[in-house]
Amino acid sequence: MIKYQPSKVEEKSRKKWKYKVDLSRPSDESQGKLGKKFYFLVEFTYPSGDLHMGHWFAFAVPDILARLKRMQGYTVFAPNGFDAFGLPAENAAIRRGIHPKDWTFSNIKRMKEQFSTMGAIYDWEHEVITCEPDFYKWNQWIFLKMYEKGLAYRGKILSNWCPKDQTVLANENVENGKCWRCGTEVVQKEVEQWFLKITEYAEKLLWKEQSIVSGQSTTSTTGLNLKVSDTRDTRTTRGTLEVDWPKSLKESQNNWIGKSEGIIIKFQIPQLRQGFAGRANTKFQIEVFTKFPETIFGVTYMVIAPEHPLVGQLATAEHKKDVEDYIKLSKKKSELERTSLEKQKTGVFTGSHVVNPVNDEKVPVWVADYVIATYGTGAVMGVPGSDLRDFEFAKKFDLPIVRVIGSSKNDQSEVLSDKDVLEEGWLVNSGQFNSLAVPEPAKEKIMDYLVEKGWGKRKVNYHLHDWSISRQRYWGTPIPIIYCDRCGVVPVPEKDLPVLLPYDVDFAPKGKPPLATAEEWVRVKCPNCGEEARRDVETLDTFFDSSWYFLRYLRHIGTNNKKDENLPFARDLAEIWLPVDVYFGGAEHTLGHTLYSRFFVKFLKDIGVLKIDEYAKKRVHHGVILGSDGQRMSKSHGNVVNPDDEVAKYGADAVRMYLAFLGPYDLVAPWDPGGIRGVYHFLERVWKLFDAVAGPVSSFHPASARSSRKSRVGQKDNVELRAVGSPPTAATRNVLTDEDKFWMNKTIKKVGEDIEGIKFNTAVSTMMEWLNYLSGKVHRSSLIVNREGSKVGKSPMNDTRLTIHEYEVFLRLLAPFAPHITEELWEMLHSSPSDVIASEAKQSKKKIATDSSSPRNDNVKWSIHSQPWPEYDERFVKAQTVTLVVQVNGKVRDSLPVEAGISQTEAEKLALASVKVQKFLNTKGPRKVVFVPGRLINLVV
RNA sequence: GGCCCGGUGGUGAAAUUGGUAUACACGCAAGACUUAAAAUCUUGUUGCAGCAAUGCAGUGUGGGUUCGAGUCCCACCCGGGCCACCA
Repeated sequence: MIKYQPSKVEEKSRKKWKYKVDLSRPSDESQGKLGKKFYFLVEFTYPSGDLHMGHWFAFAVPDILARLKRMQGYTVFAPNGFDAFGLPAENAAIRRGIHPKDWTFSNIKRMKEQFSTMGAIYDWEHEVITCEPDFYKWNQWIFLKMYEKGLAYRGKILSNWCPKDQTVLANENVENGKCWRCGTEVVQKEVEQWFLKITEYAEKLLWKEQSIVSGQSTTSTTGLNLKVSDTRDTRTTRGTLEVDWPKSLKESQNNWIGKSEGIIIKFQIPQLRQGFAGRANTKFQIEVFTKFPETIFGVTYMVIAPEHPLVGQLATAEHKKDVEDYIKLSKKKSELERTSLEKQKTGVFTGSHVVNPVNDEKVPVWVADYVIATYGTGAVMGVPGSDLRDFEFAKKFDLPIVRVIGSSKNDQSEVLSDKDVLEEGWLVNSGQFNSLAVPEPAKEKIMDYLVEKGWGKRKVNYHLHDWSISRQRYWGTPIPIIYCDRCGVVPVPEKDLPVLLPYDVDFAPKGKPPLATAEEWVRVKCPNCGEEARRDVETLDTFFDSSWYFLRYLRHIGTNNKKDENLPFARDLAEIWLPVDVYFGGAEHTLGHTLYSRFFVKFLKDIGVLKIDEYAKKRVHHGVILGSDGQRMSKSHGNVVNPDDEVAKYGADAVRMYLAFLGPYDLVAPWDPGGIRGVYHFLERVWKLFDAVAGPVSSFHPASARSSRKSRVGQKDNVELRAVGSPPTAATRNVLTDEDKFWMNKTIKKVGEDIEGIKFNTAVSTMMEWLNYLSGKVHRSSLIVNREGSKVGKSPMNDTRLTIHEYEVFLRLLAPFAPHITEELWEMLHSSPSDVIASEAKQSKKKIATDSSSPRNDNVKWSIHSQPWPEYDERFVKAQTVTLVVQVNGKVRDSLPVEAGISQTEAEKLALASVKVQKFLNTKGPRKVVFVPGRLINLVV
């Protein structure tokens, strides 16, 4: 047999594969009947130019699960596409003078070629490329639906602005005060733009407490139940979907949504009221939001944000200049300075006072930039006696401090240091509420009181902001809005969609959106009145595209079977295929993409086009592959490992397997050049083991195989396998020992369970263990052993004890991990020698000719990937003999080989008979015996 | 400051969820084959003591629960991630 040559094997195997999914009818190929669906989704990628190791990790490893599911008889739909709009294309264009469209499509072409070397089952027949009009038409459609429902609105607000990219950024796109794309410091700028009212869905997006508790983290070790029901039964009877998303994600999203229940309290401003005596007084009050109304008697000052609308009026003549200077200064500060600089509090007094409604005390109003204009009401009450931050501020500016929460009911001690600040205890100095316990019942009592008096109203506040979606850039979906002098804001009628993105545009950033320079495109007749009007010149945030792309994969049954479309997706297909069964992606999308897409799905449900609440049953996060130096792979670090190079050296199978093997899938781990050699070595050994198989291909010596070991079990005890390519011949039967069966069955069980539990690393090591066992027994049998038991040389004959049956099962288990090599070995096992690579390259022409002409059903027979996943026999999963550990007082003193079903009395007898154990026992014998059947016996003295 | 993960050999990591700690792999060492090297195969590899059998210690630290703890509880130390003047 010739050497294992991955490149040769892989090229050949890949040519054989043709996996097509008929979306209209999930079928069980091997059974030829209506089957179960499995919608397998991986976050589509940005077409950045070349596939890097991260892409392999994200796409090639999950393919193991997809392939397992397929072998299990599911119709697996694994679509792929490109998140093709976005800034890098535009930046590359500006730098190199290539049009973003051309740049993007040439990258897509290149990446698809690279994708094909992965040996994954991704389906390109349903490909989604977001920059194609066919896709973004529906972006515009969804936008208009949201506009119609009042969820898309135009607003002017202080926003995150990236000076380099010349565009606004959503909160989620600001990382540490810097732009997520280019790292430039983000500044605050007032810009009018489009928002989506995601806040209206805040409550619905919140994960319920229960689902967090029951949710599993990605690394969870328990077997995740991926045994997905058939196409209809995807929801529980109550109509809510059981979702298995990482706990960390649910918690982060809930934190980000940041629900807090509190109260808005009104503080009157007497001096303003005096000045405008005749008017209604609602204007002359400041509202604050607080979660801690029980501390209201301790309010000694108030702080408003520099952007608060009443700042101008509150600043008295005496303080006007101070206040104006302060506001100017804080506006100049970038987001970074405002948040990451030392938390040294700054602020100025406005000269005005407000009145605390509960005790009529006048407290001073300050302006300080630690108060966020966009959260709550942009004003807070200062309670330095029971809030650390307020205490710090009061200390710095010498404001009075009153104790309202004491460590006892008559605690009147002064609050002198931060240690004296209490958040729980008993109310003191709080009028009729003294002596109430804090938080409860004090909080509820005071809230009721404030509401009853009309001074406050209960309020649920969310940290979540509305989502800013306009980008002042070119390479994105044009916003389908027209501005008419007569009619105002006019949505583009549905029949006029898509609003095409013009090709010829000056997209160099000049402080205004590039589309504004396409004069001809901008000028348009108003669809209402026919007058001259102008198009919106902004484009949609690309997160808009990715919020629903997974629905777009379900637009048609196949490329040659397109339907008339009146929705972004085909409704009947959505009903069959949704929800997604497993969704792989990066943890970095916890607060952006996955939250947005949940929002979209809930919206689409509300307008009646979708029936699901959550779009993915299970979400799995992947980790990050670092360079061998432990740093992020980057050109500047010089530590980039190019997957193409590794594939050339070791083959795609080895790269896939190493990525699966190096650790838990959500691990952040470096690429170890030695590590891939380890799995390559494993594959070589699998390849070589072919020669040791007793079967029609290699030299087979039934006499030696049979006589070498007596099988105590009859024919029927052999593991039954469904539809193996060729049935075990008489010669290969009966040669499996109990030990052989134990290894085979436990490996089948463990590998299947581990893949479903996203524990690819231990699945691989289990395969390795079985291989070690198999090659160990082959090795032993090929050695001539002399009378003293020492090895004196190799047998001249290739005398083996590896059955074709075992090898077949082995290959099928390995197939999802290493699809190419197993395909070739499978073929070698089941075809005449002349068809096989091992017999030189003659085969190729003839084989390919047959491939292209053979109908699809023929694939089933000759591809290992159409084979059923092996089943295991529970009887052989446990070993017949086990090692019984004998402990004395919990310390291991001996271990004995015993029958698995040994009784306690029997075990006790054996344990007491052990010399090693006796040393640790006194004459009286054990006081107590703990017996764990099949595992251990502990003698307590 | 808040929330969430982790801490096990020289390294990446396993550990049937309370039952032999270090599977599997890398690395290293020795041996076989070879004129030699590479490749391959075999053996060893937690630490300490010992020729060995074996003994003792051992999963960040200190306590606790238990016949028995890497696993559960309490306190602390260290590392990582996300959010963050959130009222």
